[in-house]
Amino acid sequence: MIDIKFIRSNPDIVRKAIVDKNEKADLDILLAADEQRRKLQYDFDQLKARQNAVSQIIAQKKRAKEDAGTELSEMTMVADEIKTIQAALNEVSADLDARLLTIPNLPHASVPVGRDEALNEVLRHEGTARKFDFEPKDHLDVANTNRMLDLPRGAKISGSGFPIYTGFGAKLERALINFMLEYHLQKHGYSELMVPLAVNRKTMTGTGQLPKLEEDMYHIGEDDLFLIPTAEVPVTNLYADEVLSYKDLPQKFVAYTPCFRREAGSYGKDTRGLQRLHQFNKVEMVRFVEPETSEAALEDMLNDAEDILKAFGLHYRVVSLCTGDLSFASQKTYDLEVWAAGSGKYLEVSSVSNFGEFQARRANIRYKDAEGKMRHLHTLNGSGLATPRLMIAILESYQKADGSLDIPEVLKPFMELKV
RNA sequence: GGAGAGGUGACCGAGUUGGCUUAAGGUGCACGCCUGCUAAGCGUGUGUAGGGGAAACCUUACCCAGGGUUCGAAUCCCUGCCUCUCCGCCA
Repeated sequence: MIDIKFIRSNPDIVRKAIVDKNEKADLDILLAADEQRRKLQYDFDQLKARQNAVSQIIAQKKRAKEDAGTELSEMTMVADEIKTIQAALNEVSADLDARLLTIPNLPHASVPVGRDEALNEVLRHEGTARKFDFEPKDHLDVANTNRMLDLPRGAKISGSGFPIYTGFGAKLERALINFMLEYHLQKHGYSELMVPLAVNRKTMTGTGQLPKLEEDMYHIGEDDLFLIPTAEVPVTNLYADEVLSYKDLPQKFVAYTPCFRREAGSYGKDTRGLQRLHQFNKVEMVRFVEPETSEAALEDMLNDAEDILKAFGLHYRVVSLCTGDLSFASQKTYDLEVWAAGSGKYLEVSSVSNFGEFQARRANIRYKDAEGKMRHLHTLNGSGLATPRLMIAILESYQKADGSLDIPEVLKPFMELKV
């Protein structure tokens, strides 16, 4: 969340951010609540101070076996007043806190201002697109020819959007995950985590999914748990309510998890094959860094994600999201879009974001800097990568004229593990 | 799921007949002094968050969390969460 003190002294900057990000939040009501909270807090403090002082006197008199009737009757009234003010204070504070959670992060100055994805900025293209001397099929045809997917039975068991990978397909999916994990571990210096796939409300609020995106998540009502939409959630919350030392930073984690998304409101859009799913696999990178280094860390993590696409020899482009396409919690985001050679379009396979101190404030993750000062650290995360669209790009780019499939060289060792 | 025990400051650990504790004592840490030697001793300081103040500083809250009783709660009551032990069930 944004520091209330910052909002108080820079309301116009925050207002602009809300508009640029297409969010809705009434800053005037929030500021009024803040004003009221401080006033009530002041009154409360005064009365409490009085109560504490007189309580000392009462205690002394009681010990000396003196009469404290005057003090007691005064305190009865003060206690009453305190109770009333405290109730009001609690209410205003709760309202203020709830409102603060609806204020989006401020976009970084380098982020292009724009209403929607049409105004995203394509920064560069990398690699070369596969050229065919035959009519290429799209990924679903390639998958079916090679018996790699069974989407109808996935739909029977769970519903559409819950894929079944079969035989060679399952093995290829597993190889992708393993390759990416090992790559980040061995070449990029990340540490691996395996984390819970169902998390509580507080955790979901910490990274910013709640309260805004409750409708987009699978909820287990019995236990009030949510299935994670990304490993970002459990991994970033690893240090919630903790204080680290500057000596502990930076920290880099990588985690593979399935991801669950209800995709409410996007039915009928890009539904063929693996394009949009309710359950998919992803290898996620998360970093905890000192504030001064987060901008460089974002570029570095972008490279980490790109290295995977390069290792697979795939063509892709790098996009800087405009304010309107930026997520609620993000300060700056790069998307990597891989070229789907068969269907002829770019598909998002990675989103690499710097959240600044936004998530650290929500999740209460702090550190002591070299001067011993308590500060919020910065968090970043990036997909490295999500598998479904990566699989699409590989199937379409590596298909052969006879309908069979080749695969990237780097994956072959992972397909040939011996027991 | 059943029974019991417990959750105190960076750490250990007192405090549970409610009020000279708005948390003793110790360890650690920081600074200073002394001692001339990988040590010991002495002194001072040592949390987070909010409010006020130019500052020194003052003040409020926080003893797992949230309610309640009371003039007053770390201490009493209720609910929840977590940890440990035993039993049951189970991959």
